[in-house]
Amino acid sequence: MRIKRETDYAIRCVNYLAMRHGQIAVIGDISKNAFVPRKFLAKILQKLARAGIVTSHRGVKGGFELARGPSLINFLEVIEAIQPVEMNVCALDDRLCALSDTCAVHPVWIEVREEVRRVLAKRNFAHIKTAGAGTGTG
Amino acid sequence: MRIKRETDYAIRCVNYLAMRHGQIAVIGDISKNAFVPRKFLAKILQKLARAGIVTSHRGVKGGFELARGPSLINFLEVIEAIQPVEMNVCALDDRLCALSDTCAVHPVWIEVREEVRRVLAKRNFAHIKTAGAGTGTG
DNA sequence: TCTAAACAAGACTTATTTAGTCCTCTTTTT
DNA sequence: AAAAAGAGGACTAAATAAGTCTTGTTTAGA
Ligand code: SF4
Ligand code: SF4
Repeated sequence: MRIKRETDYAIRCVNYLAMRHGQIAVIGDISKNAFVPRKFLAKILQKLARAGIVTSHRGVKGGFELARGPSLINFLEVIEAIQPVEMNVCALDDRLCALSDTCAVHPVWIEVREEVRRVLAKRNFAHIKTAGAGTGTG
Repeated sequence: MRIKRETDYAIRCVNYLAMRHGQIAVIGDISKNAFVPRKFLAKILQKLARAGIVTSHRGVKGGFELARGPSLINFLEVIEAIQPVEMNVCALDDRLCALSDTCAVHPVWIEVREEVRRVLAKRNFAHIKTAGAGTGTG
């Protein structure tokens, strides 16, 4: 049970943008400082933009910036911009398991998923102490 | 972020054995009632046995039974008998990410992982309401 | 003591997912 | 117009998950 590499990248990226809140950063800059492969990062930023977490600016002088203050962006949002928090398939969507109608375990997974989502929603990007990998200063 | 299919099988299997606590069940029986492919289930039961969750009996009249009462077996144990609860690689083991020494996000994952493990440890097999898939009566 | 019913264990195979790259197009400033 | 950005889809390779196959060991009982 693990987040994807891509999701780790997304969080490091948002964390970096949180540090430089107010400034526009270009992909190459984010890539270097957050240690994320450039081309892959471009894709990730598109997802974050569609999710309303970052704002993109096209053309010369373009780049990305956080759409809101760091304290208003939590881990759950960023994670779910990249991948669903499923825990078990049936907890995301009943219809993904044919047994869900009668399964005795199913309701437990629904509860567990909600609790885990709450755990993730509790952490925001103002909570993170700066300095170190993913912040561009280490 | 999802448990493996194998882990879902393990939980259904333990749940079935919990229903028939006190009796020895043979692989074919568990397979039919918990809807788990027979050969694959054999592997899963080996892992559960090594983890001390079930007891195996070899030879004619052999089979499997729960090693303890259903209320003494929780979700976390069963899951971790099959796969680690990582959340993020670095939360399981620092050394798996070269950045962990300086990473500002790393401590957050450590906390999150512990909280998630606590969520899973809260559920035991006496909590599950019988009847339905994974119980052999549906 | 022989046989059949059970589990043990590891090698193997296939399908799916993850982690990325590549190429072409659009937008925007100068 | 040219150059500097991002958008988006097609594609590839590596890793992991899901499951089978084969062979061996243990045990009850005829
Ligand atoms: S818990 Fe029950 S419903 Fe959910 S996936 Fe497993 S079998 Fe299907
Ligand atoms: S959070 Fe930091 S330490 Fe953990 S995996 Fe991501 S980069 Fe590595």
